[in-house]
Amino acid sequence: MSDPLALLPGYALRRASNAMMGRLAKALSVADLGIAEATVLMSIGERRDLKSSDLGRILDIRRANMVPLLKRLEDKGLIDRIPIDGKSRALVLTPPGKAVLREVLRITSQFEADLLARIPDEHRAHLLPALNCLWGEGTTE
Amino acid sequence: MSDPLALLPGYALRRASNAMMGRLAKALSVADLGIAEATVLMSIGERRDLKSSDLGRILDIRRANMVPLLKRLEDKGLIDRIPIDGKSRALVLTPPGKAVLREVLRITSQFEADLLARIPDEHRAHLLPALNCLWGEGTTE
DNA sequence: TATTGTTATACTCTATAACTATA
DNA sequence: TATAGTTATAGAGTATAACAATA
Repeated sequence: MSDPLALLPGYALRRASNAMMGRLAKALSVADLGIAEATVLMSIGERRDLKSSDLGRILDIRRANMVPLLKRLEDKGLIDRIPIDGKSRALVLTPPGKAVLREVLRITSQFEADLLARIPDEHRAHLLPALNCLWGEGTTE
Repeated sequence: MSDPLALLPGYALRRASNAMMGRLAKALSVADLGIAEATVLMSIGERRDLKSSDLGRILDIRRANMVPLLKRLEDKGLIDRIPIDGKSRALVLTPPGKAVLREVLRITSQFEADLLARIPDEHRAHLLPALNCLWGEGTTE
């Protein structure tokens, strides 16, 4: 009942991501937030110049899929939209949104610490640079 | 338009997995297979003793979610089910299923090579052991 | 013309609850 | 009682196509 696919880095990447994101989702559920929602709050932060389309490019989420994601956050009263011009609006955090962001930052820093603690010393420093070679320019293409 | 979240290993893990799985999905689409479907074919391989519930445990897929997944493979004529007892059936590859598996193995080995090639020499050997610390026992919990 | 934002739609993956039948 | 398999259902995430309005 073992798993021979564990020798494949791509398979291990998928399993590791699924397992850790499951844990993160559980941790964020106490704030009634999904992972994508929390990521949006963290990306907006103190900024007051971020458009939906900008954020989609940063997070690699398509325009059409930003709509229900931002709508959920707006319905919860966590974000607001400030007109920039007739076509675009800047995403900003509301006061409740900033309070929730502080909780999100607390949860995620705990989560990141737990993640790193699972990795033996000799491998730990290599993980982030290795992972960051797998996305960025040209990987989505 | 940069992404400060890239300093978080958890975020990088999710982005790396999404990016690479997007590439793998695209590569597998020429065989008209999803990633989960391909993983099932690879897991069955030459075995003739694997039950749906066993496979679900290995791949961390719930019983209920195995049903449509296996049904798609069965509808495509790639897997068959051999009664073990009145309650269980063994999953086996059909001859067409074995042919598709060979194509899957070709695609995935190319994919794994591409993945590793993206990582600088000094980090490469650390990736698999680090990732394998993040799933296994207790991570799903 | 290109970009922004939106609607509609569909597929995959995931999760839970409840049911049947067999070990 | 526990396990195997199924059905139904719901929520996310992701993908495409098409449209209106603005830069």
